[in-house]
Amino acid sequence: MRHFSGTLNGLGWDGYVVERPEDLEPFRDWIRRQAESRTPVAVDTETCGLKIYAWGPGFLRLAQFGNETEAWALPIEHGAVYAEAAVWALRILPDITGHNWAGFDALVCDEHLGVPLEETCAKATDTKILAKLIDPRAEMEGGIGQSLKPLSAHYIDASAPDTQDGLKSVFKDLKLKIAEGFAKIPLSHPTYLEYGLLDVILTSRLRPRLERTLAKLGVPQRLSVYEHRVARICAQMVRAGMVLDEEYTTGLQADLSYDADQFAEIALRYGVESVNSGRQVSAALLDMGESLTEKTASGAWKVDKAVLMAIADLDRDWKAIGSRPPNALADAVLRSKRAGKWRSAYADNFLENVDARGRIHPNIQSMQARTFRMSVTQPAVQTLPSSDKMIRRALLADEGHVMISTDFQAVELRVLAALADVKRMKLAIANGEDLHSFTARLVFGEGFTDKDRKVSKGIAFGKVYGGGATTVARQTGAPIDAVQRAMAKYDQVYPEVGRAAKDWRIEAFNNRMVAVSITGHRLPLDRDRTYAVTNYLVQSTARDCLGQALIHMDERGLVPFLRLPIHDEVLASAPKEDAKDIARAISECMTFDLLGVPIAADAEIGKRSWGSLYGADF
DNA sequence: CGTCTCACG
DNA sequence: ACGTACGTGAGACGG
Repeated sequence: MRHFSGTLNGLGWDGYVVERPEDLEPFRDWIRRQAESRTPVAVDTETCGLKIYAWGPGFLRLAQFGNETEAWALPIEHGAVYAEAAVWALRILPDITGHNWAGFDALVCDEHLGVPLEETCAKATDTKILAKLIDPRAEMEGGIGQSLKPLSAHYIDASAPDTQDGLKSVFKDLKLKIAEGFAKIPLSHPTYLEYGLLDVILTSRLRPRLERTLAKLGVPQRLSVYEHRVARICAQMVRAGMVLDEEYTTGLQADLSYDADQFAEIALRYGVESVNSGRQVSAALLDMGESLTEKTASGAWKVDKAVLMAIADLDRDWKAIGSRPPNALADAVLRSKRAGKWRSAYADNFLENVDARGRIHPNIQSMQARTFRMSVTQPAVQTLPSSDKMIRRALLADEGHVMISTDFQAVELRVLAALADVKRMKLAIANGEDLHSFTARLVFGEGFTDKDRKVSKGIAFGKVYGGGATTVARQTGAPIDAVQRAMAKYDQVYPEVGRAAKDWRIEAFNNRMVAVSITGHRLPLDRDRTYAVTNYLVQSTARDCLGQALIHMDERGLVPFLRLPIHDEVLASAPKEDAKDIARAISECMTFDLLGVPIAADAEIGKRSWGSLYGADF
């Protein structure tokens, strides 16, 4: 047995590292005492990296357990006897604490120790969730973030060591890259062990402090319960993952590489060696006699997709417009960049993350954004191209299943109508009208055109985002004066929107620049962008509609069918013969009342691939 | 490592 | 005083 000790904020701590099977006896005694006194015990795992499913056996290296003053580490890597002890401890402890528990460690223990995440999540308190509820901002955004280090420094001891950074410098000394370090550092390394022990001590001490802060701020306990439940449902979706059509993806990878190379070769004829270099592309275009007009923030010529599409005489569907002779370089750059990006960001990423059973497990962060919207990484399947079915075609429902996609109907607008109590909008929703056509009729009159509807839609989003006429005009392509007139009319027609925005800014100002949503989420505003309050409240409440719907689905036993949350949409995989019933049940779970406004959803049943919902045959 | 670009809602 | 488009993840370039 190895012993470590130290002092934090004047309070000492002791850490013990189990080295031999006989060391497990005092470990078990300690766990038993914690269980009997119902003391919360923090649990943490050290692993070979972040790929819980794609790594394979041997991923879990160390498991740590600790209260505020004493910690224990088990060398899982050194034999089944240690893994068995960890499993026993996870099962017997009545109250555990984890930092990002549902987001990581619960999945690790589920996959690599065989302890179901449902079992541990039911008794876990997640300090990352608590911290997020206090202040959702990242460090970059002026908050303290939700990493253990800054939270420890703020709530426990300003001199608490940065265990993550400390480890990284150890990796550097051992001449290991960061990605390799976690897998290759010897389990006996003193810094590795000390920081592993310290993490559970810090997490243990953090929990009561965060809980006290939440109580002081008046954050409702039910909000924390709700977020822990949403996080667990998301973890279940991560564990399920999705089937990857590996054969198709390998072919796709080759096709996209070929396309990227072919078009890069054309670009090279014009002197562009790297199609991703804006500098080279703009220089070559100017050389050809093209005139560029837009500059980037740093003063370089802007050569983004919109600029190049115009020069290449292409419309949104990549079809020739016929308004000018197409520039062959712009065309080649666009096509090479697109193929290259789709290959690396999507096809490569799919294949890098596939597990032994042919599934990918996109990681869902259930409260990532400062508005608590969810995000998905590895791979970022929330952002797959929707204009072309080829990428989504690679992801499949389970064997014998079909894909079901269920979308909320215009959820952000309905949330705005509900939160701001917009009378005419609420009436239109109740009457089942198309909201953008309804607005177009009010703003432009009975004979409104498709173009008018588009402007109305642009204004609707512009209002929610806090945009002005200039931006709406740019986005919709409508003339600025028409947009200005339409926006003025919009304010007359829906006076409650502007009034609510003003009230919300005042409320936030009186609450130390924090807006509070109806569910109790705290939404800090940036001092120079307080207009964003409308967007924050609407986006956050729409996100809570998704969270509420997921809880309804949990109550009805539908979670095993769920695959992904996509902001206003839920993707599911269901047996072909049950698809209709499950699709109906999911829609019902996404149908409820929000402050007198109906929230509703439409389900679409596809074939086996996700791409089938975008026109693919399979 | 900051900036730019591009994919999504 | 006035007006401000919101939120993400990922890859490439270039200093």
